[in-house]
Amino acid sequence: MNELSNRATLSDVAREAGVSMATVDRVLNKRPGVHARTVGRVTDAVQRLNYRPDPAAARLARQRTHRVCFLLPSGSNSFVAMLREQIADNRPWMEDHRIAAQAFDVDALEPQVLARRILELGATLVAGDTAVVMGMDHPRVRAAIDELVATGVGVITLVSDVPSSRRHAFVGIDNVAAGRTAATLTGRFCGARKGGEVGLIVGSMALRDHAERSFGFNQVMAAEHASVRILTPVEGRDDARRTERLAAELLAEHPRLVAIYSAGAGNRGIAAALEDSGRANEVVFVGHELTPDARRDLLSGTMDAVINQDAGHEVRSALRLALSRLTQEPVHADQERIRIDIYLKDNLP
Amino acid sequence: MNELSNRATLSDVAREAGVSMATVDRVLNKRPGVHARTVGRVTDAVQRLNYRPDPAAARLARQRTHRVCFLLPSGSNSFVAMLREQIADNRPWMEDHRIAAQAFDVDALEPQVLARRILELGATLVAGDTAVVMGMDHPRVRAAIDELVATGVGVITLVSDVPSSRRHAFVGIDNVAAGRTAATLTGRFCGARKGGEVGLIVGSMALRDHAERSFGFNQVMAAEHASVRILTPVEGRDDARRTERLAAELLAEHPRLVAIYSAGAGNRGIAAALEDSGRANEVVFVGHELTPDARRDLLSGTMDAVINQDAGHEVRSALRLALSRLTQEPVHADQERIRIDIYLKDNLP
DNA sequence: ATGAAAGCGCTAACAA
DNA sequence: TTGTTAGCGCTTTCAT
Repeated sequence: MNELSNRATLSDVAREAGVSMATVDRVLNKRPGVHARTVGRVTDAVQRLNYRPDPAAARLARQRTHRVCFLLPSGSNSFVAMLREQIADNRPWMEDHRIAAQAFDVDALEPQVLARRILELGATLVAGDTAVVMGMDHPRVRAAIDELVATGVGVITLVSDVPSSRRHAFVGIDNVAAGRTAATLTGRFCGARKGGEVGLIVGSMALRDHAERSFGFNQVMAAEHASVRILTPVEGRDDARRTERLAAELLAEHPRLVAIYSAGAGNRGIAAALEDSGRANEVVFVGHELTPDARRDLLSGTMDAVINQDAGHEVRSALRLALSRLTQEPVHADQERIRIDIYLKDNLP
Repeated sequence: MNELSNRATLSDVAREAGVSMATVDRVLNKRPGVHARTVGRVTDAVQRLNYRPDPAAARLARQRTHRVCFLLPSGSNSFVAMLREQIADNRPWMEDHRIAAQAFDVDALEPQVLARRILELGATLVAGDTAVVMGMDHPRVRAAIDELVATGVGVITLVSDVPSSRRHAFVGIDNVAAGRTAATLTGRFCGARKGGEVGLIVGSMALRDHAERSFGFNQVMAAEHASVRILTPVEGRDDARRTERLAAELLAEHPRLVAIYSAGAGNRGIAAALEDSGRANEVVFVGHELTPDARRDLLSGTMDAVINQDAGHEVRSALRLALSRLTQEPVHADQERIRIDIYLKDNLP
């Protein structure tokens, strides 16, 4: 125990256990080739001295740079673009921590394509590396994830979870709660104008996050704002042209439409339809993800509220989780919980 | 330049500049006693090699543990209690980064007392240490802060800024925007019930954050919800007994009261008065800070929305900023921006 | 199965 | 004013 800080070091543990530093290192990092008896001695010493490895020293001594690969949906979705930007922005931090990130495109709407890409990617990764996957919940995908995990690669699901898999962590929000939040905002913002219909536009009901949001939305609308009728959900495939057409149809067919909730992407299309109809200010419009377009539409009053998950927070969280598997640094659960942000025109960052 | 990572090191810079590592270290850390000509050579070499110090190595070599002292208002305010908890929770992280935090109590409502404590504290700190101050904006306080800064101690204001001072950073939210946000929520939640009055309870108008919130609230109410009349603000001194009495009076005197906005603390008192009056569900109640009480009142429906600043985020942010002054690690502005969180019963963490 | 020893990139004490 | 050098607490060969 050195006298400047009373923190135990590797060599303290080694002395206490009566072995060499190399052996302690082997035990701590679960490297093979140590007698069970020795393992016991070392772990005992660790307990007794309340030893915690110094991450800075470890990082300094570690030679290899670990890889963190993000598998993101291809296409022009602006939220995904924000994730890409955040990955780039965190390069200096990663360099300081001896990890390197790469982002790959996949057609995330095709489960078999995604599953194949996961496995291809996995083949290039070694134990200690991490794959961060954003894609749909499907048996093939689940199987691919489990296969990766078995090889010692870390797997983190992002934004949309694959809960039945053996992934190490999910970084994203509780989408049912997000849908409920959207419902409360929608219902209360409608205020006096109750008694009409509310339109529900999703990307695809096959996407877990969209389905969960719709579910939460329906729950709260039915329970607490029963005077407005929820129309059958329509699928906009996260495409602005398509959502614009769908929104225009909703507006045309329902003169008493009081609100639109968009659980997926393509919100610019909906905003455009709303503006064209001249009813942008009387129809409440709530959607997800604070993209540059959403920002503008919030300020113009076309959108009334945006439910957001912070892309920067998600990327940093995924990186910290990936790192913590290497360094065994404790993760601060509190800090890694992604919040369901609500943005109005007044609290934009 | 070593061949594993192509990142330049201190000794690369030393060679490039034709000086020793110690000299480069002196220049980088702005230590005195280096010829101007030499400084030039070194900074040039740093530029050419695009050198960035390795924070892990620096941290490992640094002997001294730097101090970060929090000066927090005494009393039983639960938000302040949350800050204290977060400081404690981050101890392991701090230890890993060779910094140590202490929290001190001050009577923050007495500017001269606060100013004196700042100076007393400053006397125990040395250059490189940091003081984190939460207190009122007052000339005496400003002067004390400036004096500390002059001695090389870092100063960060927390929650309530002292903008005219030389403090290195402010960690907290834009309170005018927070007040505006509260107004939009209040106004829109009132919905059909317009035409009544809204009560405004603050802790003290002498507190910068409370005054700013009121200001923002008034702005938006007047501009966008002119049909409800804002009553003259009353001061609850952040004390639940007092706010309860004030709220009860508001309710008694204004049968058409449609909402209460509380810009300060003591929200439990207001909730109690609301519940006693039997009008908890018809009067919209918006307040600040997601304390355990606020959580309960949100779930019970007595509170309709809570505007929050994340105590954990604020503490971590203050710590990272304190550290970055030592390590010159770049600060990720994005990550340090404290958000104006909106919580409804549905998106509670 | 275990140990010895050479760094990793900095800081700081001491020399010159 | 500048340089030399011994660590900081780990990881990682290479021996044994």
